[in-house]
Amino acid sequence: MPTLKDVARLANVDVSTVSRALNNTAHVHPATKARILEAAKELGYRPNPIAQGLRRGRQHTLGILLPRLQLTIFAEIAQGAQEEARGLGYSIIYADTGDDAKLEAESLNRMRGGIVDDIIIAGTGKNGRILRDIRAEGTPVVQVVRMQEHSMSSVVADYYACSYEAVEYLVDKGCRKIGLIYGPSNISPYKRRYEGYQDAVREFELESICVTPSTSSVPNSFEFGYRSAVRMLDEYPDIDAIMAAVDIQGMGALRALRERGIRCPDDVRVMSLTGHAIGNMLETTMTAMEVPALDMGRKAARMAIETVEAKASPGDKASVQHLVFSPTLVVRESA
Amino acid sequence: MPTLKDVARLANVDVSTVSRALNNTAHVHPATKARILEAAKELGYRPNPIAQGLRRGRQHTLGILLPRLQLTIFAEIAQGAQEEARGLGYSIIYADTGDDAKLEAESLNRMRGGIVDDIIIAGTGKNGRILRDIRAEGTPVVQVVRMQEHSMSSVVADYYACSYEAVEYLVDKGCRKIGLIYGPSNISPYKRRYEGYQDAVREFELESICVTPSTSSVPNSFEFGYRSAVRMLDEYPDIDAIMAAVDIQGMGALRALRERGIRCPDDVRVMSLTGHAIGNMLETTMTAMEVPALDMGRKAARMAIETVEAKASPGDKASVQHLVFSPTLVVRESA
DNA sequence: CTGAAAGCGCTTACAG
DNA sequence: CTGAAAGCGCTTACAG
Repeated sequence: MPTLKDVARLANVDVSTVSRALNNTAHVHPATKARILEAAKELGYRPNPIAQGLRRGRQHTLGILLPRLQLTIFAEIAQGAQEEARGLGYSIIYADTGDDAKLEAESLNRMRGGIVDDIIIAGTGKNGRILRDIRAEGTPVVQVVRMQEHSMSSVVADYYACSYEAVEYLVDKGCRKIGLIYGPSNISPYKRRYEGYQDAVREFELESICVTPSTSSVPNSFEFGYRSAVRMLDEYPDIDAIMAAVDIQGMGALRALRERGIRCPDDVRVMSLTGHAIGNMLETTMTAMEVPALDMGRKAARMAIETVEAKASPGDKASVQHLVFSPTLVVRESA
Repeated sequence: MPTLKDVARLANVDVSTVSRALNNTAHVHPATKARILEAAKELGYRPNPIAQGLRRGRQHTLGILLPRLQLTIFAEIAQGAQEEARGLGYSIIYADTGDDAKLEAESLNRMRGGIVDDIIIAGTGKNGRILRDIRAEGTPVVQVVRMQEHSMSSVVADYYACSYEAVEYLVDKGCRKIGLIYGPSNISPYKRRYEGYQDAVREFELESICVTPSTSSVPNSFEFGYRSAVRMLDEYPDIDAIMAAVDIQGMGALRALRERGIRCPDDVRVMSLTGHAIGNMLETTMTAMEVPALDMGRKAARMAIETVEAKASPGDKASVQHLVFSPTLVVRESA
C-alpha cells in the first residue's frame, strides 16, 4: 500500500503539503495540488485510517454490544444503528455478549482505549463499574433497550405502557384470565413490563398470572415462551389470554396452543408486548404492541456520534439524554 | 488515559523497558519488572490497541460483510464468526450491505487500508475487482455462503445437494408436482439450488415448476416466498409440494397455504432447502435440508484469521481453500 | 504557499 | 539487563 511519503516523493513535495492538499486543510498552489492529486491517483493512494485515527484521536468507529441478534429485536437495533453510522461516516464494531457478564466485560475492555469513539450497549446490568470508567475516560455510552444506569444516555421503549395497554386491549376483548410470560426482573424491560402488568391487573381487578419455566433457559427465546405457556395452560386451564414479553416467546406460546389443539384467538388470545417485524410473518399473525426498533437503533447511533462530535466533556451531565419511544398497538390475528 | 510514558515516568525507567516488561518480550530484571507492573496497575494502564496496530501492522480485527441479518442464515454466520474471532483475540467490524453493490463497494473501501486484517464476505458478486485488489494488497478474503470468485477461499454449503435430495425425499413421499421458490441466479446458492432441482426433476421425470413473483422484492424475504407461493397455487392448482430456497420464504409459503385453507403437509408439503434454527419455532414446524450455519461462520473466521497469522504471501494460491458443508435432512411437520 | 519538526502511543533493532 | 533512537503513517502548529 502506498503511503503519503510515496505520493510526496512522486509529486516532489513534502508530505505535509500532500496532507494539506488531500485534506483541503490549507491553501495549496493549484499547480502543486494538481501534481499531488495526479500522483495520488497514479499510486492508488488511500489514507491509512489507523494512522489518521491515532493522530486525530478519533477512529470514526462505534462499538455496539448486544445480548444476541437471532430472532430478537436486537437484530433490528443493530441494523438501524449501522445504517445511521454509515451515513455519518462511522464503522461498527460489534460484539455479541450472549447476556454473559464476563463476555460483556471482556468485550468492553477490548473496546476501550481508543479502538472505538463511542459505545452503544444493551447490557447485562452487571458491568456498571466498567461502563462508568469508560464514560469517565471520555467515551460516550448510550444504553439501548435496557436502561440500567441513570447517569448515561438511553434510548428505550415505554415497556410499562406496552404491558398496561395490552391488558386494556385484552380486557376490552372480554378477557379476564390474562397470563404474563416475562423474564428476569433485574433486566429493566422485563421489570417494567411486569410493573405495567401488575398495575393493570390491579386496576381491572384481575388475577395475576405470572409464570416462568422451572428449568432455566434463556428468557429471550422460543423455548422459554413455549415452556412458560405449557405451564400456564396446565396450571390455569381456563386462561383466556397470554401476553409474551417478546415475539419469540409469543411464537413459543402459539406453538404450545397448536400442540394442544387450542384455537387462537378463539380459545386463547396471544399478544406480544414488544413486537417487531416477525409478527407479520407467521401462520397465525401476532397482535402486538409494536416498538420502532430500527428507529431506536438509528437514534442511539446518532446520539452517541453527536456526543463525540460535539466533543462534550466527559462528565458533562447536560449531554445525558433519555429517549423513550411509545409503542403502537398493531392488531393482527392472534388477539 | 495513561500511556506508556506515564508508566515509565512513575517506574523510573525508559518506555522501551516498560514495553518489554509488559509484553514479556525480553528479560527484564525481576525488581524492575515488579516496579513497572505496580506502576502500570496503579495508573490503570492499558495499551492503546490503535498504536500497537499501527506499529505492528496488524489490527486484530476481522471485517464481515453480509447482505442482511434479519431472519436469514447470515445472523448465524455472523454469530459463529464472532464467537470464533473472539476466541482468537479478534474484534469484528460488521457491515450490512443490503445486497446493494454500491453500499458493498463503499464498505469494502472503508475497510481496506489497514482497518481490518482480513475479510469475510457474502457478496453481491458485483465487486470482484475491488475484492481482488484487496486480496492483492495482502488482506485475505474468505467468501461465505456465496462463492463468486474461484481465486479466493470459500465456505459454503452444498446447495446442489440441498435441492436434489429434497426432491428425492418428496418423491419418496409420493409427490409428483413439486414447485421451487428460488431467487436470482447470478447469486451462486440460488443458481446451484436451481441446478439441483432441474437435474432431479429430469431424473424423476417431473414437471419443472419454477416461479418468482412478478413484482420485484428482496428474494431472501417472507414477502417473496409468500408471493411466489400464491402465484404457484394459482397457476398449478394440483401442486403437491413447495420447496423454498430459504426458511423465511418457506414461512411465506406456509402463510399462503393457511390463508387458502390448504392443509400442510396433507394437501401440500413445504420444505426449506437451507434451514437453520427458525424451522423448529413455528406453528407448523418446517422440514428442511439443514445447513450448519454457526459452524460455517466459525470456519470462515478461523480460515481468514489463520491465513493472516501464517503471514501467507498475498498471491499464495496454496492458501486458497474451498470448504463445502453437506446438508442434513431434518424431518419435521411440514413435509 | 510550502518545508521541517514534533508528536499521536507504541515496538524493536542497535548499542552498551 | 536497559536506554536512546528510529519509525509505523499520518496531522498540525511553527517558521519562513
